[in-house]
Amino acid sequence: MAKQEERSKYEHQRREKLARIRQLDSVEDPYGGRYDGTEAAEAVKSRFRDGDETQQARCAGRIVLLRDIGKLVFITLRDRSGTIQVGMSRKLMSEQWQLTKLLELGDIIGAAGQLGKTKTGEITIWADSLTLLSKSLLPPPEKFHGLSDIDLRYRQRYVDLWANPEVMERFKKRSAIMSTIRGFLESRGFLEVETPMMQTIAGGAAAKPFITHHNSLNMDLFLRIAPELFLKRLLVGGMERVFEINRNFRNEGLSRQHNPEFTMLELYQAYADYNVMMELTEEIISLLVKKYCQGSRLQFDDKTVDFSQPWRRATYSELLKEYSGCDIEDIEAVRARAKELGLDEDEMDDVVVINTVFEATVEDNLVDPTFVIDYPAALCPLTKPKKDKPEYAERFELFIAAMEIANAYTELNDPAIQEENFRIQLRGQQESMATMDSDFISALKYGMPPAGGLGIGIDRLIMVLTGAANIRDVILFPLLQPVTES
RNA sequence: GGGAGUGUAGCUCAGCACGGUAGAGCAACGGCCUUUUAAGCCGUAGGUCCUGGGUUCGAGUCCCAGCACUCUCACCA
Repeated sequence: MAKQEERSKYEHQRREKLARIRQLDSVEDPYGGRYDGTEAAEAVKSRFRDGDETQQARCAGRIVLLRDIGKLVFITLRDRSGTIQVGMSRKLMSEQWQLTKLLELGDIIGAAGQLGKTKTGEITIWADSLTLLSKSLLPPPEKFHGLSDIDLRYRQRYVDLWANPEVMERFKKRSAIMSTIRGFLESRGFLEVETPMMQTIAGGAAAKPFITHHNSLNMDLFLRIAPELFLKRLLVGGMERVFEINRNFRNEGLSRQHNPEFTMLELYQAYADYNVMMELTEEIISLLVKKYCQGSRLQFDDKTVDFSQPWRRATYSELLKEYSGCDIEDIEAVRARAKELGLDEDEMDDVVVINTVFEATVEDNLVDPTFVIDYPAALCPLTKPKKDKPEYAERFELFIAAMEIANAYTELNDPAIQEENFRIQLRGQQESMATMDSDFISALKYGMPPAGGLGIGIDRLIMVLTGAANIRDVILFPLLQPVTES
């Protein structure tokens, strides 16, 4: 297409420049090689001592700004840590001056020389050595506005990351947060494990799975929708505290809060219950807020979220009463409310109507962190029912900024009840998906210790902690439609 | 799937209400410049105005259809 031709014209110009560079005696290979002894740009700037003219520095990175003043060229170099200015003068560069004048935005270079300050006070490497490490053949985005076409940003994240520094910052923060979470759990004796992503039975949640095929075994496999049933097998095996930071795959719609593959922290602690999980959840997220955010009141989209502790704990039925006005025991009132809300409730079971009304009326109001506790047992096939009120289950969900962030249970460890719950669940499903995980039931029969289990939606948590309103802004390569050839 | 919005130069955006043959900044190309900070100055080049129809003497602009993207609703443990 025309756009492709236009682009190739710019590429053509750069290729011609590359050809000229190859002819220079001072350039061995315009795609460079190992380049040792570099320092992070920001580290160089912070060790700089004004007035000391014996300081040397050596950095490598991408040219993001270039100011050519004739016999003097100033370059802003971006590396993993930030930026530093490199100054090049014809006098100092001597035989490498020709190469200097051929540098372009986007090229990756290494530069070394004396560290100093310019008239305006900018810390600068006055280069006496220049190495071209990679010639860039495509023009970079606009240097001030960066790349803002949202589709292009996701498609070409490799450009987005260096053209928009705040994007790099957000993903660095995501890495740091993951590291903190791992450290926290390890300090409490949790073991990090890996369980199958390809499963013969897609269990542990109710979602449509992706299906794939193994050729030599000639069998279909599901990409996991949750690791839950495998992690519980590890409890049976004697791993009393386990966690997995895992990718789940769900074949459902996409939205600001849903990507088909998403990251979940799932953990199990033997001899604990959902109250222990609640304390742990509040502790770990509060630690992250303290460590990675400014203050305890965070802006998210058009909302302000107050993380001050303690967080609210309210039962499912209390919240239903508070926001829908309905008593959970009065099913006629709940059905009437559903009609008012325009929900098609005729075909639904009572508990589904209740939950639909709950989602429609309550969830949007849960902006500050709120533990919703004690769900109707019929919604929770993997959860231990409450001793005094078996129609409710020992489950909580944590909502922050009206998003479901965490989900936890006192795990059901009675194999007979578990098997019965599976049977009830299977009745409502299509034949193709309906498979009893009898091996899991066998595991329970050997005896699973009572335990608390917790799942935290990592992507959504990162969204809240970094103020990103779209899940695609916290996933490096979100799923997109392929570009159509035309 | 429904609704709303967007699509113009490599990038970031004007122009469209009221139709008259395409604009700016950055980037590029050619000059000038030894202290710039989104460097500056002079000059040059760059467009299937998403695609296809229609209305019109004439469409980037109005109408219809399609495509892509964004937001939103629905669906979604």
